[in-house]
Amino acid sequence: MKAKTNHTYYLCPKKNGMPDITPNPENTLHIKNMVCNRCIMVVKSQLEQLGLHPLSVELGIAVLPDAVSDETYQRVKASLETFGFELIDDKKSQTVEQIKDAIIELVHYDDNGLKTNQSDYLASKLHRDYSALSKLFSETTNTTIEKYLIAQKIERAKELLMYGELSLNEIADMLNYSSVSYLSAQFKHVTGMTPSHFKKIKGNKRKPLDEI
DNA sequence: ACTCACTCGATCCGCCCAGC
DNA sequence: GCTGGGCGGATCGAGTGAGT
Repeated sequence: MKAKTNHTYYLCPKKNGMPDITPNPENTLHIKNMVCNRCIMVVKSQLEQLGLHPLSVELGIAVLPDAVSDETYQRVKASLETFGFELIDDKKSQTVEQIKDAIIELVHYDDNGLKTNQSDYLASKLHRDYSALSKLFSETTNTTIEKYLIAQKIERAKELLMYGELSLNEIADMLNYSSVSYLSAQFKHVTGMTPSHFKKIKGNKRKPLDEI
C-alpha cells in the first residue's frame, strides 16, 4: 500500500467533461475510526448501499457527488455507526482526525514517509501552520502529536516483530530510528518490555490503530 | 524557557558456531 | 567440553536541538 494524495477533495464546475475538485464542505463527510483499507471498503460499500455513489473514499474522508441533506446525513450516520465509525461534526475534531489519519498513513502505509520531516509533512498535508496543529491536537486530545506518532511507530514495530522477517536493525532503519539502541529504549518505555522479550512471548499484544 | 525526544559512543551480555 | 570470535541486542550517560 502506498501513500495517497491529499485527503480533502471538493467539487467545482466541470472542465473538459470531467468533474474538477475544489473545496466544498457540503458534500464531504468526515469519518472517525477509519484506519485501514478494509475500513475504506466498508465505508464505500455502505455509502453505495444507501445509493450515494461516493466520488472518493479515503481514511477519514468521503466525498459525495452532491451536498448532503440532513436526512441523508442521519442515514449515513446510523449505517456507519453499526461498524464502529462516527461522523464528526465540529471543525476541531475534524482537523484532529485528519492529523491522526495522516500519521497512520505515514507510519503504516508509506515506506519512505518517516524519512521526511513530520512537522513539514503535516503542515503541507493539512495546509496549516504546524504550531497551530500541534496546539489544537494537544488541546483536543490528552496527548501531543509527537507522542501519538511514537505510539504509532511502536505499534508498527510490534507488527514487524511478530512477522519475524526483519531483524531489529532493519526495523529501526525502516522506522527511521538512528540506532537500534534508541528503538529498543523507546519500545521499552512505551510497552514496558524490550523488543526481544516481545518477540519471545509472541502474544498478540498489538492494539487496533484506532485505540492508540 | 523548559522539557524531553533523539543522537552518539562505549560497554556489556547472551547466543551461536567453528576449531581445538 | 572449553575457548575465542562474531553478531545482535540492551543499557547507560552526555550532549543537542526541536517542540511545547
